[in-house]
Amino acid sequence: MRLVIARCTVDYAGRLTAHLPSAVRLLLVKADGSVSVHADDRAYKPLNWMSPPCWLTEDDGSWVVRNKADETLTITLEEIQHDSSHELGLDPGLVKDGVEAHLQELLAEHVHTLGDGWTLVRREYPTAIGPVDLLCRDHDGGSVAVEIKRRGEIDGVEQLTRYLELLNRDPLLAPVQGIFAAQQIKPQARVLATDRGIRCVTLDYDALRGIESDEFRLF
Amino acid sequence: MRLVIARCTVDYAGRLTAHLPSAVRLLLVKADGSVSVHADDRAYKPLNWMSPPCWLTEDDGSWVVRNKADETLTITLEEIQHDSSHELGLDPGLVKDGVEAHLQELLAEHVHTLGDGWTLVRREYPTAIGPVDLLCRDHDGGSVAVEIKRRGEIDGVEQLTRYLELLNRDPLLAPVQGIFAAQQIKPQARVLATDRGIRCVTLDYDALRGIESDEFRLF
DNA sequence: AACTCGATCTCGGGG
DNA sequence: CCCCGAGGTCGAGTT
Repeated sequence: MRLVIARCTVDYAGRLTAHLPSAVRLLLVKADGSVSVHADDRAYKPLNWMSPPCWLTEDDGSWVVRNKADETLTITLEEIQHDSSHELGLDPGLVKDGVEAHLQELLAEHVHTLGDGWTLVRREYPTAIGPVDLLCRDHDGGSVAVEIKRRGEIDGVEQLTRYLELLNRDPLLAPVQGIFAAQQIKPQARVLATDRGIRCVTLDYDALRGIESDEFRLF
Repeated sequence: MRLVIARCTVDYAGRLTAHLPSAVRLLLVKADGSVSVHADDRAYKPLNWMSPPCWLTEDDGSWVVRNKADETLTITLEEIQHDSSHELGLDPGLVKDGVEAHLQELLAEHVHTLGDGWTLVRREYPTAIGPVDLLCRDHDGGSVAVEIKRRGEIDGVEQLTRYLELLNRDPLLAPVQGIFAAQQIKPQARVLATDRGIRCVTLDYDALRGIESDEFRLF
C-alpha cells in the first residue's frame, strides 16, 4: 500500500466525466492496483477512485489509471508532501453476525414458531420477479409466503405484495397468505401490511439463536 | 488527516456486530473525526469504519470511536509501523456530468423520439406523491407519463405505477399511458412493466447527445 | 430532523 | 458469466 499526500488535480472519464480542481489530497494506491483519492472528510467514500482490476502508469508527476472498459482516472501531481509504501499482507477479513441471511437461515429451521404444524417448502422460492424468502405450508396445507427483513419498512411490504399477487395466479399454490417478518417493523409498514391482510411478525434474533442452542443441547 | 499503519484488531458493535482478527492495516483518521480501516485491496470500501459525526478517544493503544446512536468501533493497536499527520484544508469538491438529470434534460428536448408528433407538457410534473419526470401528449392529445432512469429496475416500475394510478384519477388527464425509459432495463423490471401495460424504452445517451449536436450544427 | 432516491454504488450468492 | 438483492449501504436534496 502506497500513501501519497499531494496537491493535485484529478479527472475521471468513463461512466460519467468528473473533475477535481487543485487541492491537497490523500492518494491511496493499493496492492491490487486500485487507486482512490480522499479529502479530509467522509470516512467511507473517496472523492474519486478506480476499482480493480486496473493499471497505473506513472510518468513524471502525471498518473493515469485505466481499466479494461477503457475508463481513465488522470491525476496530475503539483506538489508532493508525503510518499511512503507499506507491506500489509493478506487480510483475514471481516466476521459478521446478525445479518438478514442468518435470520432467514434461523427462521427456515424454525418455521414452527410462525404456526403449529407449519413446514418449509423451500428458501429462496423462485418467481419471475425474484425469489421469495420462504415458502411454507400451514397445518392445513395452505401456502404461506414469508418476507424476512432486518428492518421492516414499506419497501419490504411492497415486495411481498408483488410476490403474493404473482403466486396467487398459480392454481397449485393459491390462495397464498403473506407474512412480513422482521426484527423491527416501522409503524407505517405495519399499517400498510395489515391493510393488505399481511400478518406482521417481530423476530427475536437472540431467541431464535436460543432455540437453536437449546435444541443442540438436547442431543 | 492522520495516517497510521499498524497491526490491530477491530470490533464494531451497532447495527450489527463484526470482528476483524489481528493483521496489519491502514487506519485513516480524518479532520471530521471519522475513522476508517483499510486492507490492501478494494479501492472503495473500508473493512470497517465510523461515519461522522463521531468521536475518537485514544487510551494507550486502545481506540474507541463512538457516535450519537452509541455504536462503537474499537481498535486495539498491537504494533505501530507508521504514524503521520497532514494538513489538507477544505476540498473544492467534485464536478460531475452525465447523470440522470442530464438524461431527463436531453429526452425532454427530444420527446419526438418516443413517438411522432409527441409534445412535452412539462418536466417534473408535480403530483401529491412526487414529481413525474416527464408528462407528454401523444399525436392524439392523449397523456403519457415518462419515468426516466439510468438503470431501469423494479423500484422504478413501482414508482411509475404509483404516478399512473394517481394521474388516472384526474379526469382532465385520464387515460394516462406509462413509459419506462432507461439506458438499461433489467429483465425483471421489463416483465413487471409489460405486465402492467407500461411500455419500455431503451435510451441511447450518446445518440441523444448526437441529435443535440446535429441540431446545433444546423444553426 | 426525517424522508426519499440516486450511485462511477460495492459486495456476495446463485443459476 | 450475468443477474439479482442487500447494505452498518452512503450522501445529497427536499419537506
